[in-house]
Amino acid sequence: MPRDRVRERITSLDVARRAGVSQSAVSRTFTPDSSVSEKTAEKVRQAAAELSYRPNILARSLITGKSYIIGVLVSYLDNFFYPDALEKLSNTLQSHGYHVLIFMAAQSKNSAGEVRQSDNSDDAAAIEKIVGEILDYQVDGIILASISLSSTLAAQCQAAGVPVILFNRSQSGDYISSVTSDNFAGGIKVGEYLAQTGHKRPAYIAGLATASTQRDREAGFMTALAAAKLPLYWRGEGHYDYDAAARAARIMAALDPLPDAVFIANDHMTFAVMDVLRYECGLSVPDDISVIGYDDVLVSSWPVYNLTTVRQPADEMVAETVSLLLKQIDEGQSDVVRKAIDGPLILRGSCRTQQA
Amino acid sequence: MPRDRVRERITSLDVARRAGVSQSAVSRTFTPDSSVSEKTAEKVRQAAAELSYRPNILARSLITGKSYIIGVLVSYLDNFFYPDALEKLSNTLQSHGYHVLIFMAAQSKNSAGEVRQSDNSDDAAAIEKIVGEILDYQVDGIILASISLSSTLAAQCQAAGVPVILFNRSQSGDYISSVTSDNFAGGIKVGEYLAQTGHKRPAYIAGLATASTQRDREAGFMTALAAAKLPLYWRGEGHYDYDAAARAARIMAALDPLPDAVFIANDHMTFAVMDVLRYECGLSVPDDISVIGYDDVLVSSWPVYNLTTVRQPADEMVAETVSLLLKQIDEGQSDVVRKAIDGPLILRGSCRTQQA
DNA sequence: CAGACGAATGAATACGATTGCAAAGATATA
DNA sequence: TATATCTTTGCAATCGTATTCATTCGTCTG
Repeated sequence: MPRDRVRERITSLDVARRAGVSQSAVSRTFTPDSSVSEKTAEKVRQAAAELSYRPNILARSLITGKSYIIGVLVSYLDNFFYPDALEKLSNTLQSHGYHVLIFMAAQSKNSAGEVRQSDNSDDAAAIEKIVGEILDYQVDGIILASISLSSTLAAQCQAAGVPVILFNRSQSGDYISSVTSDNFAGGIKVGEYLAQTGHKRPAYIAGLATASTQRDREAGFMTALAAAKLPLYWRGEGHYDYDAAARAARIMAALDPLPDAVFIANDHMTFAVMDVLRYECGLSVPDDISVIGYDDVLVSSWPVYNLTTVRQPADEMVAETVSLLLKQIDEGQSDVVRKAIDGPLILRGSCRTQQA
Repeated sequence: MPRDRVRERITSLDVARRAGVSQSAVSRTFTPDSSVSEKTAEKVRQAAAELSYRPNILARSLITGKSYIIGVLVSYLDNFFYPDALEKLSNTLQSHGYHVLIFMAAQSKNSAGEVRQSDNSDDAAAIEKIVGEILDYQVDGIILASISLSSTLAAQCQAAGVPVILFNRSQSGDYISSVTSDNFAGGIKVGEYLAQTGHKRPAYIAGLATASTQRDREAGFMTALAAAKLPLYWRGEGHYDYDAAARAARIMAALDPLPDAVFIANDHMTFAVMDVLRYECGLSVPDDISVIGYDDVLVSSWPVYNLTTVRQPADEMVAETVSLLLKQIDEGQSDVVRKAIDGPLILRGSCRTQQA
């Protein structure tokens, strides 16, 4: 059943004519705190309803300079932390009258399953291109999830008057606000806990080398180990990628003696590690080796993994990100703030709790 | 370091002045297939680069009627199928020059973990409100993921000249295009396979009653069982929700005798069911009971679940959705098409493959 | 009742781009 | 060289709305 009805837009002028008022009156009716009498406003609302008129946000934004669009750039959604964060970000912004224009930094992983490339020059160029596209849409603000920004690009956003906030990543050199969990403190908690529970041969599997989360978690962990006079027994690289983490786990499992504990830089990699340890190597967690992750995504609480992990408080991180962004939008560029929110170590079953 | 630089937009007029040409020339330089000499185009590009000018998409859309924004409404992201689909949708649209404005239909699940309500009047009203917001942004098209649309609302989109496509849901009564997997055929495959592998007491755990995917999968399953003269041994309701599915699984596990197989309407619920069966009831899958799911999300292939399941071919579904939508955008409203893409039954370890 | 003052209204303009139109320039043809 | 044809170019109108400004209306006060 084809319908060739041509798109005939209903404008404020149409409504004005039907209501017998001026176009300005229509505009004012839909603009809060405007000077309209209740009588004309009612007439306008009536006519608008009959024509099912709705103001054109794009036309409005042209003149007000506000689009009520927030650009969100996220690099991947396979780590369950990000869909959850995205959903919360969108909901929170939605409740403030804003909406999310989403951009993916990387093409979906190809079927060959290659390790995620990051931070090479191609990647930086891609980010630059995409941030350009975001700015084209005249967004009121930008949220970058697990992405870093070159200084020149940051300056460009600055110049365009668009506030940028890094979510779950921070950058020391540049003047960009960020919201993260307290990754250093989280790393410390893990190190202290492993020491306290009598582990002797702790291992670590790292995330993406360029990510601040990776660096901070490892630094905290190493600090705590040092304080407990525990040397790091082994270190592997997982690049925040399932397959790469699995490869690291295979190498680790061949060690003799085996580490008695491994801290992995995020839960997503931890799933890979546990899968390899249990199903490829026939090892038991935590009897043969204790495992601790980072994030506390939903799956981590499921009994199949029952993961001891550091929680990233997504709700608070999102709330903080949004409130910070809206503040910067309302007040213009303000001070750079770097918020690190503390998250607890959630004790479950993947880590031995007593001396062996 | 506060920067109070005021947002000073660079317009095509600025570029024109600097390049010593008219504003029209600037516009034409950035409009493909426009009549500009290479010489002036070069001058313009030069000046634009110096000022780091980029055309204002919103202003452009006001006159061209094209925003290059696609509204995507999705109800939840906790089922892993949707983040994956969203990522692919966004990437594909991005490669065609469009971008995704995302809307969440439901607030994030509250901490009480209530069963997802759907299709009550509140919900329909919420959808209506949100579709209104989507239309406010003058989107070029709308994709509804796992969401149904009332006829009046569909008509409203029609009237606004905005093509709508249902993704992973179809609607028989109304004239809306949809792209799904062939859920009926998938259900049949499961039923046939269970019969063929000698299962005698098949059970079914249903998804949301209002979802076409649920109805079609169940109908296919029942058709195959009937053809094999196998009566359905037990039926439960999981509402496409983890906790609800877990409750259903507990009821099922108390049955005596136990079903020897259970088909669950999606993988997300299947995880809950397997968790309950194995970790609460001490049952073994597939030794005590065979389990088959639907979707084949990434986690299903992980060894912890190693799920036999029907694959929804997300790549093809997305490709089809986008090509259909772009076609409708380019050619105006065209015929209603309902595409159902076949997906294979993926045999893994959660279903017994031989006669008991 | 006159005057004053605040609220409500409409006309006109601006936002930043695209595009039809006509004039000008460039190139080709006779 | 004159004429025809095609390409470039700038002017001006336009998209749908917000907002300034001047005007009118209504109400209140002395």
